Amino acid sequence: MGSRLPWTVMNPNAETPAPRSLPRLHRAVVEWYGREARDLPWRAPDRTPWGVLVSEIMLQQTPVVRVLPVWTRWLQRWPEPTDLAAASPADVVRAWDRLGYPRRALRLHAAAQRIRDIHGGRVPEDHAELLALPGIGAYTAAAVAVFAFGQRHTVVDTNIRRAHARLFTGHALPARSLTAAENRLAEAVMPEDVAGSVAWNQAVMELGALVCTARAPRCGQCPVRDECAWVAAGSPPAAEKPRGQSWQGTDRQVRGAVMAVLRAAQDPVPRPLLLTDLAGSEQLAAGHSAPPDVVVERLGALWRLDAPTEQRERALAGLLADGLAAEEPAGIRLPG
DNA sequence: CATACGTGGAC
DNA sequence: TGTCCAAGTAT
Repeated sequence: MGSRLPWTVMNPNAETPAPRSLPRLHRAVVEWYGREARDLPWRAPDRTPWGVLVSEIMLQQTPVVRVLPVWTRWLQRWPEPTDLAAASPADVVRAWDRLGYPRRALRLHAAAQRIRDIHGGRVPEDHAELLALPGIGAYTAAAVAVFAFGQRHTVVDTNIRRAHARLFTGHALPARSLTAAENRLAEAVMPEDVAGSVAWNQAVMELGALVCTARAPRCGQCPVRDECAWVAAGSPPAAEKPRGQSWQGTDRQVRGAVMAVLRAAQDPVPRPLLLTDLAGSEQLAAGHSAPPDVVVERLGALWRLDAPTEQRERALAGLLADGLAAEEPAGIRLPG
C-alpha cells in the first residue's frame, strides 16, 4: 500500500500501536510548540501544582484571556490550598468574579478543604486521588497529573479532540460528546516515553487552541498540515450543526442576574428587593439595543412569558440548592 | 447519552 | 443581531 493517508483513515477501528509516521508527527508538533507556545504563568518554571490545579478549574469552558487576571489575584491571595480552605464561600465566589459557572468556585473551595483534611495540604499526585476531588473530572485529573507532575496520561480536552478529529479521523469536528474511541485514539497516538507524552499532550492542546481552531483554522501555519486527514479529504465541512445553548428567558439567565446582584452586595439582599433588582438588571437587558422604555417593556414581556415569578423562584431555588445563596430572615446572600 | 450550568468576545 | 465558542463536570 503506497497510500500516504494516516493509518486511522485506512483502519478507523484500529486499536493497534502507533504507525511508523507518528514520531515525525510528534517532532513536528513539539517543535512548533517550542516556537509558538504562549507564555502563560501556569506554565512558568516557578509554577506550583496548586497553581496548575487552579488554572485548570478556571479554564473549564472559559477563555485564557479572561482567566489570567483572576488567576493572578487568586494565587496572591490564596498561595496554598490551605489558604483557600480557610476562606469563606462568599469571599471565594466574589473572588471568582465573572468567570462564570460559579459552582466551580465552590467545588474548588471544597477541593481545597479536602486537600487540607486528607492530603496534608498538598495537591495529590495520584490520578485517582485527583479524580476524587470535587470539580475534578477525567480531563482535569489527567491535566494536573501531566502538567503539574509530569506523568503519562491521556489528556483529552476540546482542543485535543478537535485536533485529533482532523489530523487522524478526517472530520471537521469531533462528536458532541466524548467517546471511548476518542480516548483510545488519544492513547494510541501518544508517545510511549513519559517526557515525550507530556510534551505531546501540551503541544497538541496548544495547536488546537492557536492553529487548529474551531471556527477558522489556520492551516497555513500548521506544522502537520501535510499529514492531516481532514486536509487530505479536502477539508469537508462539519456533518451536523452544533446545538446552541439556549439562554434568553431561561432559568440560567435569571441565575446569572441573581449572581450579579449578590456579588455586588456585601449584605443580605431582602427577597422582594432582589426580585425588583432583577427586573432592572443589566444582565436581563443585555442583547436589547432598543431605548430604555422599550427594553423595560420587553423585559416585562419576558417575565410575563410564562409564569415569570415562578421562573425567578426556580432560578433562586437552583442557587439555594447549589449552596450559592442562603435563605434567612434578613434576605438572600452569598454563602458563608 | 443528553442536559444544565455563567459570561462575554467574535463574526 | 443572533449564533457560536471557550483547557468540563455532575447528574
